[in-house]
This record gives sequence, C-alpha cells and structure tokens, in this order.
Amino acid sequence: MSAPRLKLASFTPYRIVALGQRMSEALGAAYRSEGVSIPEWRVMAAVAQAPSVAARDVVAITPMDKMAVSRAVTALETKGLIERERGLDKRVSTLKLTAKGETLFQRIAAIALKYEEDLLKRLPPADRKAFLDGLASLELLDRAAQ
Amino acid sequence: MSAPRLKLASFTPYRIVALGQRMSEALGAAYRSEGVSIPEWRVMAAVAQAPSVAARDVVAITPMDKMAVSRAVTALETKGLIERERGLDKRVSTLKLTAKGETLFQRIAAIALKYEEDLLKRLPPADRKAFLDGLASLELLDRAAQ
DNA sequence: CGTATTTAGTAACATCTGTTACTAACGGCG
DNA sequence: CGCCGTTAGTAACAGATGTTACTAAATACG
Repeated sequence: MSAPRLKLASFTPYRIVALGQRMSEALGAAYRSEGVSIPEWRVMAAVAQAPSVAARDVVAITPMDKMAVSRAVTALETKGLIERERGLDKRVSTLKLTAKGETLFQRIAAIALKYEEDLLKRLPPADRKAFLDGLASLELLDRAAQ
Repeated sequence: MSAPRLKLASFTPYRIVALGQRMSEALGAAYRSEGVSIPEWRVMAAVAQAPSVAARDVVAITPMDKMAVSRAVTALETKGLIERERGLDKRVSTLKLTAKGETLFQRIAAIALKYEEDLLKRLPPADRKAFLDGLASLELLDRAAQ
C-alpha cells in the first residue's frame, strides 16, 4: 500500500481536537454569559462533584496545571462563588462552592447536560453505546501511551 | 428521574475535549522538537494537502482565525518552511511548502500517522468503525447545532 | 530534635492568543 | 472613470496562559 498522505479531515486526533474545540465553544457561551471563564468553570465542576477538595486535587482531576487552578480559584473567590478554608495542614485550603456558586453551577450544569443530551440523542442507541465505548478505550490507551 | 448531577468524568463533551488535549500534547512532542508550534503545524498540514492555497483558505479549512494563520505563515516563512507567491490579485498570496518544509512535514506526518494507527489499531475493527461513524455524526450535528 | 527533602500554592516574567481597527487592493455599478 | 462596499491580510493593544523560581509549611530520617 502507498504511503498514506496525511489529510486533516480524516486524521482522527485532529478531528477529535477540532470537535472538542467546537463543543467548548458552544458550551462556552453558557458560562461566558455568566461571567465565568473555562478554567473557572472546570474548577467549579470539580469542586461541585467532590466538595472540600484541595487545589491539588483539582489539578489531578482536570487537565489544568497548578498555576491555572490557582488563578481560577482566586478569581472565583473574588466573585464570591467559592470559599477556601485553611485546614490542619496550613499549606492546603479545602474548597467549596458558596450558595451563590452552587446556584450558578446548577444553572450552567443544566444547560451543559441538555447540550450533551441533545447531541447524544441523535445517535441511534447502538451507535451511541459504540461511540462511548470507543471513547473510553481511547482514553485508556492514550493514558497508557508513553 | 432525578436531576442528573454533572460529573466531569462522564460528561461527554468534557471527555472529548480532554482526550483531544492529551492527544495534542502527545503529538505536540513530535513537532515541538522540530521547532514548529501547533498553529504552524496546522498551516503546514493544510498547505501540504492542498498546495497553492491562500491564507484565507487555511482559515476555512482549519479551526483558526485569520490572525492566527497570518502569524503562523509569517513564522513559517521566517523559518524557510513555506513560501508565499503574490498572484494576480495583489491582496492574496498563494502558499506552498519549500523543499525543506516538505521534508519536515513528511517526517512529522509519519509520526502523526503512526500515532493514529497505534491508537485505532487497538480498537476491534467493528468498534473502530462504530466509533469513527459516531465521530462523523457528532461533527455534523455539532456543525448544525444553533 | 534538627537538617534535608518534598509539597502546596503563588509571584513575576515571558510568550501566546484574541480583538479591534486599519491599510491596500479588488469588484460592482452609476 | 470614480466612488462605495467588500475582502485579504496585518498592526497594535489587551488579556490569557505557560514557565521559572520562590515562600512557607510539612515530612523524612540521621
């Protein structure tokens, strides 16, 4: 077989990245209109799903480095959406959403979940399962790769 | 049914974005070591697959805005990887890879294609097809959405 | 204990990216 | 031809992001 020539439109990693960017863009409208940036939204989501985590845990859970998390937390605190509490270990602060933050999170989450639902709903159930399974496999493989 | 609580790890758009980022990261090593940035690489790929395109076409083909393309083209020209040729319409320059650029492109493309192959190879053929079909559907749906 | 190493988080700087507004060139049409 | 709207590309600024190095606190261990 001839040397396959790389075409962007059929290069899987590129397609996934591009799709992800467009989804980010589409969802971004939901939280940008609420005055929340992407990294801030990620931190909110991470904290919402596991209250009282530390910033370091957010780094472990999300694809953000610790500086990005630090900045997002500072911004969220300024906006009154998140609280830090210093614990025994004086280096770490545990994070949780304020009431205001929780309300905002729920509002954005509802939009996000609806978006996901609309997207998946149009794939026939069998295809949907196949796709999600494939996604899971790639997540593992990619994580394993070098 | 209860209000589904958003969890990052099971939120499809997030998973796709995160996977894309990790793939970008993994592939990024290939061209960063050659002194080429992501936007530059995208421009090279776009030009390689359709020589003599104009910058505006690159904008149409890739998820980059015209400023990003402009900067990448300037950088690539400085590095001697790409050439511009002013045509009849003096506003547009057609782009093509130099010999050096072509060589570099092929070297990076080989790594990229190998990466893709390794990734897909581990999905059973049926699953692979299902996944790629699903991906295609989502690309369409997302494009159609609002 | 007390010194050495590690860890959580941030400050400060450099670089990259997005936005707005501009210039030059083209095309339409009176 | 000559004005007007449009298009390709870039300059210049603002804001976001990555990188390096630092501080403070905790742990390791002789």
